[in-house]
Amino acid sequence: MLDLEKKLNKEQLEAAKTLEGPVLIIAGAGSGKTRMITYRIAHMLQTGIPQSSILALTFTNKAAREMWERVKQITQKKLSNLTVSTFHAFGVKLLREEIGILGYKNNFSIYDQTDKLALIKETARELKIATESLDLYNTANLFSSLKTERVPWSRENAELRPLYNEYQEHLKIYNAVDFDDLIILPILILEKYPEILGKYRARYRYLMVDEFQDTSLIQYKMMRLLGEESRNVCVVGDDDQSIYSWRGANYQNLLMFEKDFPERKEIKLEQNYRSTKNILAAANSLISNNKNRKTKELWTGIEGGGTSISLFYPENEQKEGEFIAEMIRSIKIREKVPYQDFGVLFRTNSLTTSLEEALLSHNIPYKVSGGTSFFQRKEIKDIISYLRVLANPEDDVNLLRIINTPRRGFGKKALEYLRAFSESKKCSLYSAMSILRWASDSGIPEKIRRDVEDFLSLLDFYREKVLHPKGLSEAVKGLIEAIDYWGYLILEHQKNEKIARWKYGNLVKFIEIIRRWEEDPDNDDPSLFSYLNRITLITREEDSEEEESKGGKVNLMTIHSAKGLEFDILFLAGVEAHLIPHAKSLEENPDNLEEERRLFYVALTRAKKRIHMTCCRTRKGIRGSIECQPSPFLEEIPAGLMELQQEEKTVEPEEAADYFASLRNAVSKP
DNA sequence: TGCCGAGGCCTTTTT
DNA sequence: GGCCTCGGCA
Repeated sequence: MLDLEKKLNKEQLEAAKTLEGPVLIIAGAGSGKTRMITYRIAHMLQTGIPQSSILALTFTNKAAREMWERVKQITQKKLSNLTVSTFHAFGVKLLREEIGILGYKNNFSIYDQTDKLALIKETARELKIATESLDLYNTANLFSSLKTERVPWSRENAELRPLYNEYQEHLKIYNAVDFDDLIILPILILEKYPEILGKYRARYRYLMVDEFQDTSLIQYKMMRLLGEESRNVCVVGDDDQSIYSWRGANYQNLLMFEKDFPERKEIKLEQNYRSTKNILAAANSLISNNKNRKTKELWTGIEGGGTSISLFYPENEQKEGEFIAEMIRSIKIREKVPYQDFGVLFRTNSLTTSLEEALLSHNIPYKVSGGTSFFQRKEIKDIISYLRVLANPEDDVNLLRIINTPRRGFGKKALEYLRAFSESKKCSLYSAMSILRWASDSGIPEKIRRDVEDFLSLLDFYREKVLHPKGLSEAVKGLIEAIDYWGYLILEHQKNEKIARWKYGNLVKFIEIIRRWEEDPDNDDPSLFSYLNRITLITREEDSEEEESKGGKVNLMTIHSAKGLEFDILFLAGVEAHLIPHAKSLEENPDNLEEERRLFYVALTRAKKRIHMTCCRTRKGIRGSIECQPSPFLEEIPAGLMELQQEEKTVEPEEAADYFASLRNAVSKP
């Protein structure tokens, strides 16, 4: 029995009960959005709508997993047919089934940012475009914008056209797709092949899109294609929390939805169940400075004792870290707040290091989400590259990554030779090598042929192992030994064996993760391909089921990745003028000020009880220290709501003694 | 020809 | 701190 009436307020109830026809839900920060969505899905299932007819699209893998789990919890059902995924993961799913029609093979590789940069670079080299004159990073972004039609071809970027075309062609030759393709190609298929479109429309009769304000134009297009026939499309968003416009998300989605689904029902959730009055007043006051927004005013019934927002000016980032660490420790002791209820947020990943150091030296357990994730670490990426090449040999980018890692004699000359050969044959490096391996003509340098032979034999041997069902983790273990990656690590880190050992430890962990995945009873396809699909889309360590239970860990993350989360006690580090609003962002376009303000708004509204902001007087940049100014957004928070914090005095010894005594009692009791 | 150390470059946010 | 490039060495 669901008992919706008891669990939801009037607006939430209406939203959860409106299943037919398009619905637009404007859900303010902390308004119980996730709760509403999960109950809505549960309600759907209860009224007899089959799991397989529901497609819920979210923004992050984490959100998808959480939603899935909460629905499972409410309904107590096995949810094997319910699709809750990100747009990108859904794209992969569709492409694995249908990509053949576009001339790709369904073992295609998915290229992330790193692979993409490598491919552009490689392509540029081939076209003899000087790589120094080319800002690879910007070029990659530009290609993405062009591909998703955010930016038209113009006179300024016309010169990049040959490079772009060649890039695209290479993707195809390598049987690879990039992140944009995961949305673009499904749209292409659905638009071009009505029978496929019909199939998907018939399958997914009910669509839901969470974080609609962060949906990009092409994602919207995909959603519209799937939903415009059934018209059972429910989108949930908050324009004040739109913080991904640089990725092609913008308020136009809302306008388009209103135009495409004129009969929609509109519901606003304005009651905030998360934050105290003070915090909400600060957030409301801040966001009211934005011109472009749907007016709404969040309100809350939660009273908060005293001032719940404080500001502290540490001398430098080191003092900032110490301050935060000490505050966490004393709040934990005095107020018995468990570690997992603390959040430490910041604008850029680069702030992680100093904060991490401070927490580490204070023995405070923490976890970092975002930044360079586990799967992006070099040692892990190297091994994944081997797996990718085993799965899809035509994948040149990954092949180049591993061909001489660890060193096996493929130097510059050898590579040039192979490259020239593959170019003349218009094929991938792997195909070129296969030809060379058996070629009888004697023009081939003997050393190269021998190296090629060894390398290909290695791949052949492990391909068989890796494709063997249920044998993945063992095969990976064998592979790592066979290529003597440990020897390579030692060689690379002669001066610091600790690093080598740490990296090797990561590999052990990696094997363990694969093993767990392989043996998971819920996993009905433990193949190499399905594993690769999975990890390419997982960009954070949201993966491994954390051992949250005992005391937990303090959460460190960027504001962007904190979206959708909440914390009792929130620290906001680096509230400085060049960081938020970020100088780079304003430089790019002064209009970004509003987005930066929304970002700050998102940060403030993550807090339930209290916010401690820090603003360094000086901060070490990449070259030397710089003087910092307080963020201008601080002035948009009414002064009465904020108090200036003095240096936090450390916990008195007797207080700590009390605490430890109480701990001992708690432990010895049961 | 391949390897290795020294020096210069760069980090806004993410699927 | 990591990545790339360059120049000298084996």
